[in-house]
Amino acid sequence: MPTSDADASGNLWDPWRPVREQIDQELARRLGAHGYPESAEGLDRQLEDAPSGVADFGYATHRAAKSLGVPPERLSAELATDFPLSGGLVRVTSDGAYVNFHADTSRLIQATLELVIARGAAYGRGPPSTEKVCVEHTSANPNGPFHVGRVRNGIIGDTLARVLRAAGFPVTTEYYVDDLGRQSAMITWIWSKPVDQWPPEVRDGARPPEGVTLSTEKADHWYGRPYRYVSDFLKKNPEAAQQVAELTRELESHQAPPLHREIAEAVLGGMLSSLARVGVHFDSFVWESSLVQDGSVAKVIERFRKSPHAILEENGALALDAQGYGLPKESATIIVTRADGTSLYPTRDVAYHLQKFSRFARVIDVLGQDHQLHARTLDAMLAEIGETRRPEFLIYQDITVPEGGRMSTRKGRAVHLDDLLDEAVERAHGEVLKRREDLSEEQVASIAERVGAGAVRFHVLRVAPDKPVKFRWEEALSFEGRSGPFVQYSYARAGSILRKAGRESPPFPFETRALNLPEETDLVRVVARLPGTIQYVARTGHVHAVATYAYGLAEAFNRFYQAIPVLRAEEPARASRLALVAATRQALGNTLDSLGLERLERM
RNA sequence: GGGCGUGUGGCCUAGUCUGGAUAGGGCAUCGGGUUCCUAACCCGAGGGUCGGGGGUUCGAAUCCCCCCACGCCCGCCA
Repeated sequence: MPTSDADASGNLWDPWRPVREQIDQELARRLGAHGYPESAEGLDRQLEDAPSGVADFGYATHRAAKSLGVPPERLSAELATDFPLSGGLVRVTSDGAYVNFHADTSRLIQATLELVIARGAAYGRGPPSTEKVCVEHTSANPNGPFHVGRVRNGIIGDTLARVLRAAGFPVTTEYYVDDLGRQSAMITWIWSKPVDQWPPEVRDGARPPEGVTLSTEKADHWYGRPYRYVSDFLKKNPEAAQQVAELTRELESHQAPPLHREIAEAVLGGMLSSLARVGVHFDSFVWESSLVQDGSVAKVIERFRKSPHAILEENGALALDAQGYGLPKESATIIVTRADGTSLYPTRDVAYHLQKFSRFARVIDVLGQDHQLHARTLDAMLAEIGETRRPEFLIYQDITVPEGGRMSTRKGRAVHLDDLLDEAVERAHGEVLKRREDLSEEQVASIAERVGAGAVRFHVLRVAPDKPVKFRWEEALSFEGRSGPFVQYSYARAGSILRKAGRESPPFPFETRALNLPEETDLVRVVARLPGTIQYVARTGHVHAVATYAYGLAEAFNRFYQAIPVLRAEEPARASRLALVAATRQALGNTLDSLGLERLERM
């Protein structure tokens, strides 16, 4: 049986794989013998999960039967007859047009528990790869605190990175800090004046509450306060807008006042500390200004200038006729530089991507749906300069407010991540106090922080990225049912059993025969699915499937917990159930890691 | 007007990429469960034209076409 690094054969890191492969090969062999062409490419994809209680896997014969010109029922019967049972199968039946495969449960239990216990924290991981992956996510302008809408990017990106790591890739998460351009110029412009010289409408709008100062407030909130008022003000004041434009030019010719970087770093620091509360971290930061300073943006502009599709606009702006790249007609003219020669975001992004391509084999960008066109523009621009590599885009939909429309600080309809987290933690605090009297205030606070953050992160993560999410306080703060705290609670429960048994680390001796109740075998089957889930998400980017899996695992464990006593059981059931609990706890813990939720030993 | 995405019981959601067996869950509602390992749990009940129409197919929530609704984007913002 496998040891800790037993994935060299590509088989032993996933308990379900040997069975699936056995079915696939034999099915392909038999159908091939009938002359069915599709069998050549393997039938694993067509192997589906049978309805629970019927079998483990099913194969629908209709398609092959039609191709072969025989009735599906007959084909099914023929395929099931004398299907070799060596290895992981115990029974193969023909049910109408379906061939149903029943896994050898005791073998599966044996393989799964051994594998989980032996691999520990590495259970769920796939074979290591050397292909370096960059996941760029969040990259929000440092102009104010995160609202809940923007944090979806970070949570999706961070989870994808965690899953890709688990799948075996060396992953770097990267934040592209936009310290150039008009938005960051606006912040510096306003803060470079003493507050009493601010335009009255900005000063009034941005006035902090009584007693709040930079020393009592996070820097992102403090410096971000005037942002939306400045934005409005500039629309009505051309002279001021002119000053901001001038500052934008200075930034791009590396004449940024020291204050500029100072504020950007302070604001970014505040933003990052909020993200850290929900488990989002970055390995690397690239400041946009560095791409200008090292000349790579200028080089890119030069390449566009020489392009046969370059257009010099009347005012001196450089544009690109990108009609050949399948962009919508209305968007097929891409502006490369402004009239004054300064670059635009898409142009700088080209330089950034060339740089990423030089560092990574795979480049993944997590982008909001408003960047859909930007993604296509970027592809077109890369093609235009003869670059053959492309980033992979993971595009997610917005979090909208119940009244409709997406969250927006500028439009004054946004919920700050910090406020949501504070509320979540406060509620979690109350929940902990309700059920634990034995903990110190410090412990309660620590648990509450993790539970609150877990609820928020899971809430964002549970929905498929391409679905819009309507933000509702009550739902985001749910600690019950399909929620982060439910998964964390299940982990704590499993740990509690082991702690009381005095068996918190291997060995966990067990007898497969002792694990034969439906709640036990169902649980093993779910535990065994973790590696497959990791692979699936790494391949598709469907990060919400980790949340779905986590819930399913927690649910199966709680059913087991409810129905079957562990500590009071007789041997050998007791030891065997302890092994099952240990394996479940490990799988739950590893899943929580991939989700970016904290493991809690008690709650 | 064009592009991208979404539409599944009162609310939220899985399944859609790769068509297959009675469409899985959660919240809410109603009814049960704690001398026992944490009730943030478990069990049961009711509740579904899978936005609408057409098509392909032995078979469609899933693929194709049309329509409707909602969100976002559509050259010198990012």
